[in-house]
Amino acid sequence: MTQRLDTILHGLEQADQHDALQRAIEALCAFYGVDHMVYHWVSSSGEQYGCGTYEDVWVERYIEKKYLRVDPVISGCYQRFHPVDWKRLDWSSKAARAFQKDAIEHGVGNQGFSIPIRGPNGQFALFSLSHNCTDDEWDAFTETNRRDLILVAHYFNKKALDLEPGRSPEPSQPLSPREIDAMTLLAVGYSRAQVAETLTISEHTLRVYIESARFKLGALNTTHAVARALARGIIVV
Amino acid sequence: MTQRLDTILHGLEQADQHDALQRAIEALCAFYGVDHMVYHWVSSSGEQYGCGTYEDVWVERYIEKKYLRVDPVISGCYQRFHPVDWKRLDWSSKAARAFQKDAIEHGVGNQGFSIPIRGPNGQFALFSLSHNCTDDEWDAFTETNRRDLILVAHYFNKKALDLEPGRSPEPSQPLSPREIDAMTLLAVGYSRAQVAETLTISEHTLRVYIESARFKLGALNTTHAVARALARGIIVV
DNA sequence: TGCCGTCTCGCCATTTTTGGGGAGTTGGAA
DNA sequence: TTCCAACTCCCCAAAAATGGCGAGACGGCA
Repeated sequence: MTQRLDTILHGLEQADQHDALQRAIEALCAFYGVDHMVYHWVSSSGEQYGCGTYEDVWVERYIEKKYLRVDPVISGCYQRFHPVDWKRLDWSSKAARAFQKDAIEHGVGNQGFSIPIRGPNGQFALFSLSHNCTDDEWDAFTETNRRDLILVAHYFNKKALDLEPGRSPEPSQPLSPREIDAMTLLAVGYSRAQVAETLTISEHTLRVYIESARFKLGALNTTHAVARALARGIIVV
Repeated sequence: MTQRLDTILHGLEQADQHDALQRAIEALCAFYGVDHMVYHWVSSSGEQYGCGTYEDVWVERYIEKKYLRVDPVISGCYQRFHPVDWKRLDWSSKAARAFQKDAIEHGVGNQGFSIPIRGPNGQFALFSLSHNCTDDEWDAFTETNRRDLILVAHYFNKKALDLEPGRSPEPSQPLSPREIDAMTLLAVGYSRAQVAETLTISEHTLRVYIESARFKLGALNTTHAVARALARGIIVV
């Protein structure tokens, strides 16, 4: 068993096209004998990527109906770190139940298990499995394979990120220590006056730092600069 | 081998105190025969947690000297999703080399391997290994154990989060769609006027959103709100 | 020695943001 | 039905941020 998984993961590591990810996910599906597996990025902005075994009709419907904002799997996973069984999510809202009904009608199983994955720049992805079976069977399956699945999910994410050129952060001029101080304090809510006082420099000097940081970060205003510094990991809050 | 690892991971799952994490990391260290292992959260603000086998002197020195801002392991891992060998990081700056020298003098090995881990609310943690050996030996070791180590790192993070009451109960009220729109556009550098125009609402209405978002996020001003929304993964840029 | 980047300071005018009020609609939940 | 959250709009005045001008000191690097 494990040997076979290793083979699939190895194949994944060698993948040089998105195509290979699709093949790998199909292989995994067959290997574990589950109805569906899906890997996809979750992002409010345009850039999207996903592969999996859901029917195209369902995928399109999901996008068209903006189910991203309804799907309890999304909202549930966004707030947690570890994998979760769909049974344990909050399906109480009317919209969620309507979504669930629609999903099952489009071939999604009654059982599910999702692994949230987080990367740099707030990147968030999901690796989900879905199947039709009883609660007990599903619990046994997820319990048995949880570790492997976590690994699989992470390998998928790594590969998907590697294959996507636009995702890697663009290098920017490094900020000077003072500039970092300024950005950091601004990010935690200090006003310019407070930052200047904290750093025991004049407010004008502070302005120079903020402006040069803004320039280096290619930012349009202070908020933008702080957002970029955060996103690029230049500052940590 | 694997059986033994399972035992350690199982012990980790049962852990109900930070103490157990410390014991687990020491056990892992002995199991793999590496000099040091460390798990710690990365955050410039107050909340800190870490456990590991570095000498206390070094840990204190690290904090005191604010090496967090210099350490290439931190900045390097922040930008990437997958584990990284310390050799592949950028040690070119003078500050980085001084840091490295200091680290080695305090018992840190010449080789290292770090696994970045990300959780909800922008949580970021590192699981690092350090050892004294040749490049070839280290490469062989990391290649062999990479998968296990990824798992170990994630189990550590899960447990550390579970044990920390102050970490998860930060369930800030979810933002409404419009509030998210506003925060997102502000984060990409739009001025209020531009955001209002983009959303085709009056600037005043926009203000209402920004203010309520600020309230929900417990932020002191717009920049702070955007920073928090980013850090918590509520918005993605 | 000259150049460059970092750190430090000041003033004025304009634009932008914020804080304080109040008010109406809609649609879903209790 | 009643209530609440979300969405929409308006005015005024104060506070904060930005743009543009200039200037000196320090330390590293070529």
